[in-house]
Amino acid sequence: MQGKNLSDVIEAYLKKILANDEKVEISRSDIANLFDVVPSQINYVIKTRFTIQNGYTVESKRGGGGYIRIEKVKLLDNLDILDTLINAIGDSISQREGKAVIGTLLANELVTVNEADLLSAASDKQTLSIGNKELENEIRAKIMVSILNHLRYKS
Amino acid sequence: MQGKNLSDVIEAYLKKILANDEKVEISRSDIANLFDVVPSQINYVIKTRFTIQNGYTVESKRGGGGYIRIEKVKLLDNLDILDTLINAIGDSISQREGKAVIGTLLANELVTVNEADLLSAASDKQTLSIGNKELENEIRAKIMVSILNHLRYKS
DNA sequence: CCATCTTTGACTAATATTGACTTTTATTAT
DNA sequence: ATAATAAAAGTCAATATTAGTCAAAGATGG
Repeated sequence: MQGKNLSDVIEAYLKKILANDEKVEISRSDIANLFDVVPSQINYVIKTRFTIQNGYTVESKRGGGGYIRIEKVKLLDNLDILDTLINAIGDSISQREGKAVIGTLLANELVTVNEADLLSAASDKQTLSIGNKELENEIRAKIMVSILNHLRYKS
Repeated sequence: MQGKNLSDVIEAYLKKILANDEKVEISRSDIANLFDVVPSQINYVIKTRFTIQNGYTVESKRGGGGYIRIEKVKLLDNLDILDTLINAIGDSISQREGKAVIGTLLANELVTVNEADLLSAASDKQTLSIGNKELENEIRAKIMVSILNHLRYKS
């Protein structure tokens, strides 16, 4: 049913590798060739699906022997995770990024599935719809930071 | 006479699939073509016939490889309590009243203590502070209604 | 006739794909 | 060593591909 678009397919390919290994190092042009897309689409995939909100860091090097390395963030403890996410949120966050944050919370077992659902509902675009996107993103950021701070005292 | 109009036909088509499968994923334009209607009629069908009150949730994605996914969910008991609360909230609610709603949810065991705490954090006066009391109350109402609707079913 | 439901389409928004141009780094030639 | 060249990856904006919104027009039933 899914995987109709190539960005999703490339995402899945990389995440499959990352399910086994801590990190993956690729050649941008090789991956682009493998999936028959232009090289810059790899940047698009990374930028939209391997952000710090998603729990990944990315390094790269240009020139001969260049690479892109994607790594699952290795955080020491829950407080470390919360600090990182709060920092990444800043004072404005889109719904997409918000979902990524919730996914990371879930992956690190900082919230239950039910709690994650409630957060999704609270920060959903439909929910916060007030006809001003920037304000919506700011309110979403406030809600998420508030909740993340709250999680400090719980776990 | 039912099944006379196209919206009913499309509804029946989708529900027939959902009788066998837990969810159905469609391309809006494909379905529109199939029944020879404009794409936005699919939105109309979904909005009028696949609501959460009827036991369906809907997700979608735009862009290349976009889709609309309709999922059948298991509705829980206590729906009348939720309806009552949603009605009471309306489209604006103060923090004080919000706390009362959360208290009711807790008393009826519709949420756990932790979940209630998250809701409090999300709808806190400080969290939603944007310098416009009425707008804050409206946003709080939207958040709470959205969450109450999520409590209708089990993930 | 009136109220409600359905159908339509113009406009909007989100996401994906592409390619021209830039920047960085390594390698090779002088 | 320095300069030229090659070999990567990065940026950004244009275009393509979906779905969403909203209100007007049309149909239907009481």
